Amino acid sequence: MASRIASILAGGEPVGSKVTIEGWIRTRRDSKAGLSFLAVHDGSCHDALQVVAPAELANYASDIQRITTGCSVRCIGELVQSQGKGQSVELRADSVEVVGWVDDPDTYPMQPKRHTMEYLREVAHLRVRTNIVGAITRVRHSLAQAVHRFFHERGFFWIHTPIITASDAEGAGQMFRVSTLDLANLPKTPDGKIDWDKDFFGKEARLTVSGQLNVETYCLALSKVYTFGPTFRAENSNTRRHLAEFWMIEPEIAFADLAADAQLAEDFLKFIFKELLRERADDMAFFEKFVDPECVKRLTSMVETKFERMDYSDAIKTLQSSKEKFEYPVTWGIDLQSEHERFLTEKVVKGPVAVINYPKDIKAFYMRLNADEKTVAAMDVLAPGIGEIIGGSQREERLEVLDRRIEEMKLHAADYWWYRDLRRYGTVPHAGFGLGFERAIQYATGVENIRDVIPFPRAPRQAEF
RNA sequence: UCCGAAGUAGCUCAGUGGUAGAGCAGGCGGCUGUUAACCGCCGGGUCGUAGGUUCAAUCCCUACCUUCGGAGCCA
Repeated sequence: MASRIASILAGGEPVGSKVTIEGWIRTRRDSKAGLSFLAVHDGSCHDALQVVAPAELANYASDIQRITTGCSVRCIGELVQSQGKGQSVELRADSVEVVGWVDDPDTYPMQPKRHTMEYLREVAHLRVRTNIVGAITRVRHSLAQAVHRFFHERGFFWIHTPIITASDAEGAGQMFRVSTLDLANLPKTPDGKIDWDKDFFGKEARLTVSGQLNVETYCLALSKVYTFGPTFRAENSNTRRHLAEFWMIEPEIAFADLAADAQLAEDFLKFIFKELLRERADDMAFFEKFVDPECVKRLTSMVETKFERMDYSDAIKTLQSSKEKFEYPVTWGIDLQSEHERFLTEKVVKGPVAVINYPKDIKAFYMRLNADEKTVAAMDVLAPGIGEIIGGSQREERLEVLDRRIEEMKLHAADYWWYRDLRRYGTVPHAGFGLGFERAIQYATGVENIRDVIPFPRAPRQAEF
């Protein structure tokens, strides 16, 4: 059985022991002193292991000296103290077997040099062999595990809300259609419309844009629940912050108000980033050095700083009385622009802040109406360096108020019959929030384009891999 | 979708109205317990696509495609 390079570099194998490693070549350097140095990575950690291959090996000239970046190898040998600088231990090889050659080294897309992220995106099947995408991938995993650990340890249940939805009541944005109908020969009703009754589900179906409405049903039985899964938006968004397919985390808690929701959001962010700093110090050091010098400081600060709370109305007053010149003017009733959010969290609070109680007209129908009848119990958690990172709310649990809001927003109560049922049968105050997983990864690593923090990005005109 | 920028060797880029260069990568050789090493030599490009202007276009013009950045939408 091969050892993981992570375990070897962490001191899990004593010097002098015989080990086998399996991985891919980063670089080969020959020395005429009669040996070659192979930097081998297996993805288990950020660093590669240096393998020293002496010229006495039987296949030295035939194989080892022909090794290029990207070849896969199996190396067996003794773990020894390194004679050179840059690594503490290295593998003195008794055998180096090339498991897979690189066909044409001249055109192998990955080279031992710095590539642009744009270029790497064009070779998404190979880009994970680079330092940076490997690091992103391990960070992504570590954060995902921390998310589940946070909720599990606090008694939350993970609910697998559906990917396909036929309710068309989720509200947020353009949705992808799901259909098995023959596009070239659509069945029609007598009045010439598409006969959706002939489609797979007997009605129009789409990919979900949020698991929230579904997860609320489970919340009102299991008390503490969350979703963590893929979400889809068919918006023609071409930005470094949007994907057509992304992962979202949406906890929902029963017998809870907005204050409890904000506290949950604070505890949650602190937990996952603390765990990340602990588990992936190697990769975070890499991001700090090559991608974003502030990233570790930013996370450390968030973990240690108490989040403030600020009423939306106070936030507006603060913005209005500031001397800052904003591109968008500030009046009560507007949705805060990115520049406003950054100002509040970076200049006013100088730390994370939960802005609460937004005007009802700029928020969704399901958010709970406050006593002033003008605002709803919504919150946005803002953080320095990014602005909004979490959005959430207390949900409207009073049926008559919910119905009024549905009507005001020109929605159809009938579309929400099962959602309304929750308010008819044993309703309780409850609250939740949503976090875009990829945006959390961007925040943690400083990677600028969201397409680089998901293995295979889906965006307008982009679904090659 | 709107605004702006860019597409020249495998990669990163420079460059000129008279069909092009560098660094890295690759091949060969030299050198070294090396650290995306270093030194020398060599191969490699219908300059995004399609039209147009011109004696002549990679360079100027138009359209399109693609990518990037910003905006909107939002997570």
